[in-house]
Order: sequence, then C-alpha cells, then structure tokens
Amino acid sequence: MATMGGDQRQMMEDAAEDKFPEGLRILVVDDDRVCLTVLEALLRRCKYQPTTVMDAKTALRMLMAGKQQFDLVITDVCIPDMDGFKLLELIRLEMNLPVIMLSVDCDKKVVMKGIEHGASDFMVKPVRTHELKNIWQHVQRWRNPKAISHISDHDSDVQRVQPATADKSKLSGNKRNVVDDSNKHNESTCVSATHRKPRVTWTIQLHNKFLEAINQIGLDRAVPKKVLELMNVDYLSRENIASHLQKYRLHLKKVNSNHSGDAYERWNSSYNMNN
DNA sequence: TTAAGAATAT
DNA sequence: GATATTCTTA
Repeated sequence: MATMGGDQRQMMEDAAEDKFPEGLRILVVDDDRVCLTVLEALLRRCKYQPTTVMDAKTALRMLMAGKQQFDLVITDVCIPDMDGFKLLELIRLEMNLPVIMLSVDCDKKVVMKGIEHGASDFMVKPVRTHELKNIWQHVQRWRNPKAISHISDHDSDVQRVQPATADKSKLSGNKRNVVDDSNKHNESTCVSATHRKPRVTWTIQLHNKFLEAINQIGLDRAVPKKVLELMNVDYLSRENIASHLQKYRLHLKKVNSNHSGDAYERWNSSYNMNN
C-alpha cells in the first residue's frame, strides 16, 4: 500500500463528503491472481481505491493494524489459508465493516451461507463493472443504518399481519407489492442479500463508555436517548442501548438483593471474550 | 408521534 | 446468556 501524504488524505476526506462513493477504500481478497488483477482494474474504473491481498491472514493483519483504513472488504469464498466464511465471520466480529462475498458459482447453499454469516452482498464471478458501481451502497448502509428499508419479503413465511393498526405505510392505498422474482438466475448477476445490521457486541470498552455516560447522567435519570448522545458511537441505536440498559439495570438489581462480592466479577467476565 | 421500559423472541 | 424486537404505556 502506498503511504499517502497529508494532502492526499485530505483530498480523500473531501471526496468522501462531496462525491462520496469515490475513493472508497476497498480490500480485495482472492488467491487467484487473474481475478485479483481484473477486480482491481474494475474497481479503479469505478473510482474506488482498491488494495489487493491473496490470503486471509494478510488481509486480517492489514485490517487489524491500521484501524479504519478500509471502508469495505470483498473476499472470495475460496481462499487458501482460511475459509472465506471464517474470514467473513472474523471481520464481522472484530471490525465494523461491510463484506461482500465472491464466488464462481451461484450455488444457493453457498449464497445462503454467506448471508447467514452476515455478508452484505454476494457476487458471482465474473463480476462486471456495473455490479461494482453500486457497491458503495453497502458502505452507506453501514454508516447510516437508519436508512435501511425493511425488505423482509423474501420467503413464503406467513407474515403475521396485525389487524387494522399495523399498517406502516403512509399511503392510504396500501399496495402490498411483491416483486416477483421470475428470473431466479441470470448468470453472473449479483444476488442481493438481506442487509442486516450486525449484532452489537458489548465489549469492555463499549461497556465502559456506556458506564461513563451513565455516571455522567446519573443512573436514575439515564434513558437510552441521552446515553446514546453521550456515547456518540455511530453504529449504536437507541434500541441497542435500551436493551443494554435493561440488562444492566437487571444486573444491578441482582447485585443489590444478594450482594455476593463476585457479582461484579461475573458481569465483567462476560466481556472478556474479545477485545 | 416519540420514546421508555417491560416482556418476549431469537 | 446476550442482544434484538415487540408490546404497552406515558
């Protein structure tokens, strides 16, 4: 990777605000040199800023080392030193980045697996430019999760329809349009995944920040909205905090009733898994 | 209409 | 168990 001077970085930040999708930093992981090169060229053509690596370990090391150096990761399913899904999992666990999976075939099971592991998207090789042009949307989704439109109409699941009051649409005429997917596979198009916010992991750091906020506000006056503001962590939602606050208060109650000294320990120990 | 907090669901 | 989502209430 090229080291960049302050000027360049500044330029990129400007770009990030003005013409947002340009200059997006993308890490591409694929063991096939040809694919890698092609992909790199295509990404460049889309005005992105690709970095290529050929194995998972290097990818991880780069991601971990400089924090927040990338906006998006694209990885092949088959990479030598690690299962692509494993890599996906790790990235999702350790960092807050959208990941796009890549594969040569569109086997439903594989795609499914990608989705289940939290891939933002799944593309089938060969990837075309027009598919890449739009991948910035995943970054945008990540940064602004509020804009997520719940398109959960992908199964024949009996959608539990509440009587009159449940209608969220503002339009009076409620058209329940189900986009028919008559073309289940056009070859080499990207199969769009359900975009789902990653489950929040309350690391010790995050929890400490939470505590800090609570201390500042005062436990009794602490409400999710205020805590959210004070914490100022962009990927957290009010609901996330509400949930955690609920758990925290429950925990406090326990501690108060039976104050066995190790209750505190127990609370903290549940955060020692990672970070 | 929004948000808190309890109750459930995953 | 942890976190998300739904439900009820204010």
